[in-house]
Amino acid sequence: MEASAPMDPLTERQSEILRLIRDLTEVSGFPPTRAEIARSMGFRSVNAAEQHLRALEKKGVLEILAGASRGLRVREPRPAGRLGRLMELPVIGRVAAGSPILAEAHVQARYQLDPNLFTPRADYLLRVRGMSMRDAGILDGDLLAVHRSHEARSGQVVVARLADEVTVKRFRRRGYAVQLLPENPDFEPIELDLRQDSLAIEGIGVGVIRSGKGL
Amino acid sequence: MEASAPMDPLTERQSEILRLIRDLTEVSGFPPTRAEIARSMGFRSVNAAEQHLRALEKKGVLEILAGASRGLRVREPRPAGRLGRLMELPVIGRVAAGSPILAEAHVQARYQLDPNLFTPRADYLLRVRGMSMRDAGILDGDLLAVHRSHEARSGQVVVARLADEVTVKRFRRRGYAVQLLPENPDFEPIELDLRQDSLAIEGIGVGVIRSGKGL
DNA sequence: CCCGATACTGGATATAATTCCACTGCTGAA
DNA sequence: TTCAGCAGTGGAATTATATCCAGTATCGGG
Repeated sequence: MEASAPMDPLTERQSEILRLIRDLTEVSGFPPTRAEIARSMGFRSVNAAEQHLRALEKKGVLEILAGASRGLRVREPRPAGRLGRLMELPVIGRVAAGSPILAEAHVQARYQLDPNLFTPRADYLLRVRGMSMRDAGILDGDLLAVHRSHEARSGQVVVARLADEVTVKRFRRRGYAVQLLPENPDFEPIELDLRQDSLAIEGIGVGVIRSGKGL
Repeated sequence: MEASAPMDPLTERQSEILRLIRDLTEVSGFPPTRAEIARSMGFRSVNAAEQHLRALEKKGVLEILAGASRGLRVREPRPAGRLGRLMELPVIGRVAAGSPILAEAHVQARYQLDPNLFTPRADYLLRVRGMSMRDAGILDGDLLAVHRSHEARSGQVVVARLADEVTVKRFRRRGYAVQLLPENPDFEPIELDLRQDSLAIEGIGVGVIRSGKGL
């Protein structure tokens, strides 16, 4: 059995609720709370709203984010747009220790970019923290366009994970000896021996985007 | 003094926050909480976010609905016309003496970019030549996203035209005295007196894109 | 020198909001 | 008849969130 799309029919009341959510979101800029839904619909119990939301979620037309206030998202059948060739890249912010880089929780935004802009193809944008790559023209707050890859060649800028920390450095390797080099004399190179240290390459840098007034 | 509309300039941090609110709203479907803003920005105190929100409200670019969770509304200046989907930006290469920057002959390529990427809106991409802005993280071959404007404020990176030459420098002005400052000690500042020297501002830098190779 | 603006940390508190539980009543299908 | 889905009431526990208060530090102007 599949839980999914083909749109079980909504009851009269349910589509009324769905429409209400859309309308309230439109006018206020954010989705309503259960209490607000109940008030608008004339319910005397917030739980009436809650039950409707559950039903809408089960029918796949609504997303409920557990624990988040106003955590409702109406599943739109894709709002037109969607010009064919563009890629939509997630912007990854602070990466929590131990969690995969591309976890939804790290996504700060999504930008559409022209695929021809970077080669090889960029898979995501990582917001760089700190000045350790300053002399490579990668500054604090910049977005590093990253191509996912578990291998790197000497001289490439890599996104590496060391003991649960994600870092951007220039990669250099000779046999088992790996160096992760900052491009800023104020920082120390990281020296690793692959026979004893664990190193995971998450991707290689293929571009930089700096937006805004940091300029 | 009145607090009102005409848009006091936002500080760098403030516009960063504003952009974050816009982006997170776009991604999740509802505005962030103070705690979420703090987390994304790296604050350890939710109050840091709160203070920024107050500042943004006072400057008239944000609405805060008291008591409502996620009660944030970014006041869109509704960019005349439609900020609709993608923009296609021309990449401008070497600019021939005496001809307008946007002349067709200078266009090397066109890239589609997400309008949300830069604020204010980028009008074209200029390929930077030379290392005179190295310490600002703008390297030879980088694309500078430029917002067309004939005025600039001190501290901004500008595209200026001096005696038929187009150059990228940091702008500083005190009365009639204008300095065009390189960000590289190997280059000399350019000092101008507006009473005798001609200076045309072609635009202000709002972003940088570096693709591939140098990395 | 003190002041206001900016940019934060850290802690406390009241309230906004989610979420669970126990019930009532209806309807249509097995 | 019994059961599942639908549509609600009412109350309460627990988080999530907004919001206040008291600090620290830096910066530029009067």
